[in-house]
Amino acid sequence: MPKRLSREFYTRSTLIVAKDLLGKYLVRRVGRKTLVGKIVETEAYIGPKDKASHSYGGKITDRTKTFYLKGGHLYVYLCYGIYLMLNIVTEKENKPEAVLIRALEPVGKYDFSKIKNLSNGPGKLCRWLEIDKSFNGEDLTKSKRIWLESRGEKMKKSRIKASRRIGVDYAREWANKPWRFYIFENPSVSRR
DNA sequence: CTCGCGATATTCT
DNA sequence: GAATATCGCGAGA
Repeated sequence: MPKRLSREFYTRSTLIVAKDLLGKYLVRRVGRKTLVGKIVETEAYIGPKDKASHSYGGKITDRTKTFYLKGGHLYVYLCYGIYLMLNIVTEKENKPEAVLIRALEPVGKYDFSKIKNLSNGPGKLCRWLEIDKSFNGEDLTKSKRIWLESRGEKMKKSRIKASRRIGVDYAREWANKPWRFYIFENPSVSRR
């Protein structure tokens, strides 16, 4: 039985949430169709101390203010002028921590060859889900167009791998923190 | 297979 | 004016 994730799920420690999100389902309603994807790759951003995070140093700007909402909201922003990134805010209000959703495994009738390329990267999954900037600040516990749910599957700990984060080399030693989590040998995990 | 690069626009300095 | 939490293409090996 699918069950929408509650506020309590999101307001826990960011590293716990990042790992716990693996194997959960993201549901996106757009018009008459419903897109569903299983989360297979995440990254934790733990500001203000985390140099790789937009909330580094406790900085608040127009772009990053939704980062400071309580857990369960979305932080969506544009990167490289082309791609949107989808983040799930964690922890309590004014604690700017979040989990970047890096890859989903599409659920439904897709060719295997398509599945591999639809949402195996943070920019691509936003395009697939038709996410736009209006999703910034969306509340996942209330929204009618996007939410997360558990389908009662247990994720084996042995399937979860951790690694350094991707694309944040400018953060130097912070880029080496093992804060990227993914499901081992899942074909939808982003390459590298 | 790996590497390098350009696209593109919003944000921040 | 510079930087950017990415992606796909084309060249070379």
